[in-house]
Amino acid sequence: MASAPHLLNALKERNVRLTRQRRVVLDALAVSGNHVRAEDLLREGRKRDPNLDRATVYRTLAMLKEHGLIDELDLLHLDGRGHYYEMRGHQDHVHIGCTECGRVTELHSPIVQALLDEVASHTGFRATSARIEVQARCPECAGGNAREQR
Amino acid sequence: MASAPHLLNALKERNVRLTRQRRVVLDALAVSGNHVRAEDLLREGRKRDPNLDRATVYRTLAMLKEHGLIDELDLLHLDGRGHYYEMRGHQDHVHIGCTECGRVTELHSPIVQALLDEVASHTGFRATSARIEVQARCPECAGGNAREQR
DNA sequence: ATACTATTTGCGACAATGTCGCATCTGAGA
DNA sequence: TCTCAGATGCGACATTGTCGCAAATAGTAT
Ligand SMILES: [Zn+2]
Ligand SMILES: [Zn+2]
Ligand SMILES: [Zn+2]
Ligand SMILES: [Zn+2]
Repeated sequence: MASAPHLLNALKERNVRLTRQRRVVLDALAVSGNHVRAEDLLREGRKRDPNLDRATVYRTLAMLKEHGLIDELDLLHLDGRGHYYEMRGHQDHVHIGCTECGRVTELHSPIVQALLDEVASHTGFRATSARIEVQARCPECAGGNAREQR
Repeated sequence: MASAPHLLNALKERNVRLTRQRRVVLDALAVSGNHVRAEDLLREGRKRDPNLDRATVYRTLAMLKEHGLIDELDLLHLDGRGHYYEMRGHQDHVHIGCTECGRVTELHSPIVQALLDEVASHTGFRATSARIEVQARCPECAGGNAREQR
């Protein structure tokens, strides 16, 4: 439990009401890895509160997103039409998805910040977050023609 | 009409069958500005072919995307849950959406290419396209309210 | 021009994902 | 403990996208 102390504290500071259900969703977020779908969170959360409702999960995700505490991705819809969520870390990173095998890799790079600076200086928009999703072929799929499974 | 000669030629070169419906969708794409939703294309396309079907539009979009001729965006879902399409130009660019007024701006920058190079050298993934969507507050919306950033 | 055939289309039924109104419930401060 | 603004559960709904299959058709060959 309390597996997401950072988020819990952030919500307290912002005077967001801490309901049992919200704690459950936060726990589910912490337990699941990155790139979780809403339905996964619902299933995971119901292990702790079997009455947890689909709408509550969506409403909680929307709230967390508004507060900038999670990011929403769709990983280029390489697999289905849903969206994915992950807790926001210290800095934005790049998501790279292979169009053939579906593998997703992350890359942290200072160039991301450089890009945001460029955005600010050229357009005057002050960025609050960035989503960078690169479509690619991974070394395995590009090299041999070995078919991987997903 | 032939309002999208570039796409038409690309399809011919690839021996993709040029049906009446596909021409209609291409025309609709050319007539509509950037950031068009599938349903917009359906409505626009039906002006030319009233029997144009929803499934055909989606199938055509999927085909164009597979050939790398269009990009799919969701503009951070600042407005609804749908996705947007635009013809691919010579190089990828950055989409910047204001979280308050919803205005979307584009930015072309050499840093995008630098980022893709970084991806290649660090991960070995060979990028075929990049989607960069920045969430921000535009100068007008930021002006009135100097509030916390993050 | 006509015939041929692999592809594509329209259609309808369906699945997945997300949203909303409203009655009820509850977290958190007093 | 009391109180009530705000959160939840529920169900009904909307949107967005998908699929199988019979019928139509683009491109090619004759
Ligand atoms: Zn990630
Ligand atoms: Zn999306
Ligand atoms: Zn791969
Ligand atoms: Zn704005």
